[in-house]
Order: sequence, then structure tokens, then C-alpha cells
Amino acid sequence: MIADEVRGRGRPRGFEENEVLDRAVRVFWEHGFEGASMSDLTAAMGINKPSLYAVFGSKEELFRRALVRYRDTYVAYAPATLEEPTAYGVVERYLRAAVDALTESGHPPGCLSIQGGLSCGPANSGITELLADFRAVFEGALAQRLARAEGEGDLVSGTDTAALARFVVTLGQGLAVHAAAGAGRESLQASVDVALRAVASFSAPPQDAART
Amino acid sequence: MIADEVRGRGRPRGFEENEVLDRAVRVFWEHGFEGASMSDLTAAMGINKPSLYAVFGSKEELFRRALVRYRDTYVAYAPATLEEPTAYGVVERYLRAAVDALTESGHPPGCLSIQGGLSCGPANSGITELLADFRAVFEGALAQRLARAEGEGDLVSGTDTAALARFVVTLGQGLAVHAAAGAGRESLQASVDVALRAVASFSAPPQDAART
DNA sequence: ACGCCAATCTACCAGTCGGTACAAAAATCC
DNA sequence: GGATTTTTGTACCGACTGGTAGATTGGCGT
Repeated sequence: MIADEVRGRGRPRGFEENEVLDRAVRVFWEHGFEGASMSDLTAAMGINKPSLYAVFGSKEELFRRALVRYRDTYVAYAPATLEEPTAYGVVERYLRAAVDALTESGHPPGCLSIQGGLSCGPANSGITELLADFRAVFEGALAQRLARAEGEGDLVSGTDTAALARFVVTLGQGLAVHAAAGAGRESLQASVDVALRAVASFSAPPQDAART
Repeated sequence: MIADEVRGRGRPRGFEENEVLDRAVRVFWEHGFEGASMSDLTAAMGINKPSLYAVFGSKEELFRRALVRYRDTYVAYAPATLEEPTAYGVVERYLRAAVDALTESGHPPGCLSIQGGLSCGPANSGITELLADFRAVFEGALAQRLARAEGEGDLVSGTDTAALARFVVTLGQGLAVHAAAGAGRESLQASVDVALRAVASFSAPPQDAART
């Protein structure tokens, strides 16, 4: 029995937390941490500053909350791709899904973890690190998945799986940069076509047709 | 006879234009357009604001000047790579040189055209576009070079050279993102190793061993 | 040596930044 | 129906933003 709506004792809130957080995500996504002012944020969220500070504490904490919300809402596809049975399948599904997500209509193009604050002023360098750590999480998970694939004989023995994982996420980040600059979905998918050739060159041939 | 030092009639300048511009490049490179305040800039450049405004006009114009200076100083290697005789050679040299430049000690890691302002506040969206255009220039030149390579039989006939060019610059931008986050040179070069496999798969076999 | 003129310095501008004090408003508990 | 408790709205805080006015400095041509 989870009762998160505790029937408070004072005046009830006039907004839902995730709802206003979603709006904050959009503003940060579009303008970055420093480019989004508190006025922009409160205007988009439809609440006043005191309410915002009462719930989220500070601009930086709001951003951290928004980043988590962004992950759960918009990047849930990424870990799911790791469940594909083959390494090639994982990479293909991830890159295809990434391009679709980066160019989906209905939200800003690109990726919050890139747009949010690749570089910040001296006071906000913590944001840059936060985002770098955020991106590193999936790279680590992908590297593990590809290492497993090599162990399973799914990638040719001796494959540098860490380099392959880094290649994939590096391309993914480049795709995010390009998407944010307005590149179309088809042209990005064409880049993915090229990248998949590299991945294919590491994929072990089907077991029933092993060479030698 | 070019006399750019006109021996002025009033008090001579106490600084050299390119010298202070170089310092501005570094500040923008590290903190981005919005993250770099005029105080940061003047402090690093060693001049006062009125001097700065007298020479450069505004923060945005200073950034435009800094970007040109950056291109001439730090990205001169890029167009030079197009002179390699083969498409594979062009791409390999470009990506290798890019990684070296992105991770070179003595200046901030990464690339000004990415760090400078991937996203900006509503007032400075012009900076974002300026940088996107800046990046697009090399992509266009590379696409042309690869198209020429296909015509010369250097790439297999029917190769989507535009997609290949986009793939290469997309990876390059991903490398810049990774480098800015502190990735090491070796690990980035390992990613390039992977990427080159894709490029190799488009390279026509040596003429003296043409198939069929 | 004097006047000219551009470059420099100090001090300042209005506007915005992130963040808050305080009182009115709206719900529950007794 | 108070008294209590929490949220909301307004109005404000000092600090800093990009950008400038005006007096001063210093090297040149004459």
C-alpha cells in the first residue's frame, strides 16, 4: 500500500510535480542549464519562484531532477536495446532508436545530456561533470554487453569490445550534435548504415557456416 | 606593399590584436559563449572593457573573430587532409589528426565549435547557428572530396558518399564531446580504428587486382 | 615644446541573474 | 468556527550581466 498522496494538513498544491518537471525538462533541453533562466523556467512550468524553490531547492537540484525525469521518460529505450540476442542486433537497434529519438517531433531535437551543458561557466562546472557521468553509464553497460557477446562467440575472438562500445556511443553523441543542428532523420540513418558495416566486420559468422 | 601597421597618430595600442584574441579563444573554448563573461574575458586578455569594445564592438563580434582565429590556428589541419590521394587516406588522416588535436595538451580538450555554444539562451541563438554553419563547411568539403574519389574509382561505384562524409564528421563531433569529457587519446584512437573498418569496406580494391 | 588624437582607466548604467521575506489564501483538525 | 499549516503571490535582495561616458594618459607630427 503506497500512499504518496498523504492528504496534507495545509493548503494543497496547485500542480503535479512530474508535470511541471516535464516542462522544465523541455526548457533545459532547448536552452541548456545556463541558457535557461529561472524566469524562463517558472514561466514554462506555470508556477512562481517560491513554489519552485520550496519543491526543488535550487536551480541545480531542479536540473538534476529534470535529468532523471528525462532519462526515465526519453531514454528508456537505450538499456532495452541491450536485450537483443546478438551484438550486431544490440548496436543496430540502439543506433536506429537513438536517431529516431533524437529527431522525434514533439520535443526539441538532440539530447539533453549534450545540450544541457557541454560547457559551463566557472561556477557551474558540476553540471558538465554530471552530464558526462550520465553519458558514461550507458557506455559502460554497452561495453559489458559486448564483452559478454565476445565470450559467447558472437563477436570474433579478440575484438576490442571496449573500443567498439566507445565507437558506438561516440557516434551516438555525434548524431545528437547533428540532430540538434537540424539534420534530418534519413541522413542520420544513412550514417548509421555506414557505422553498422564496421560492427558487422566484428560479428562472428553464423555457427553453421564457421570458416576454416 | 601591405602596411597594416599604419603608424597611428594618437596613442599606440598597448596590445597586439591577435595576441589578446588568442586568449579570448581559450576562454570561449573552456566556458562557451554564454559561460564566458566579459569580466572573464577582459581578465584573461589583459585589457579593459572599453579597449575591448573599441576593437571588437560587442561580445558576439568578439566571438566571431575568435572563431575565425581558432579555425586558422587550431583547425588548419582539417582541409589539409583532403589532399591525401585516396578516400581512405583522407578519412584516416582526418580522424587521426582530429583525435590528436582534440586531446593535445596546452589547450582545453575538445573543440570550440562544439564547446562554444551547442545550446544558448533565447537571446543568443545566433551563436548556435554560427557554430553549426562552421561545422557544416568541412562536411561539405569532405563530401565533395569523397564524391571525387568515387568518380576516380577510388570508392566502390554507388557508394553513398554524402552519407560517408556525414558519418565521418558525425564521429568527429562525437570524439570532440568525448574528449571534452576527459577521454584519453588512445581510447579515442581505438574508436577511430573501428570507424576505419567501415570506410575500408567502401574502398575499391587496388586496380591491379580488380575483381571479376 | 606644444597640440593633437587615439587608447586607456575609473566609474557607472539599466537590466537581469539566482534566490528570498512576508503576508494573503486555502485547505484540514479540533 | 477558529486555530493551524502549507502553498501561493508580490515585491524585493545583493550580485553580476553586457555595454558606455568622460576624464586622463602617452606617443606622434610639427
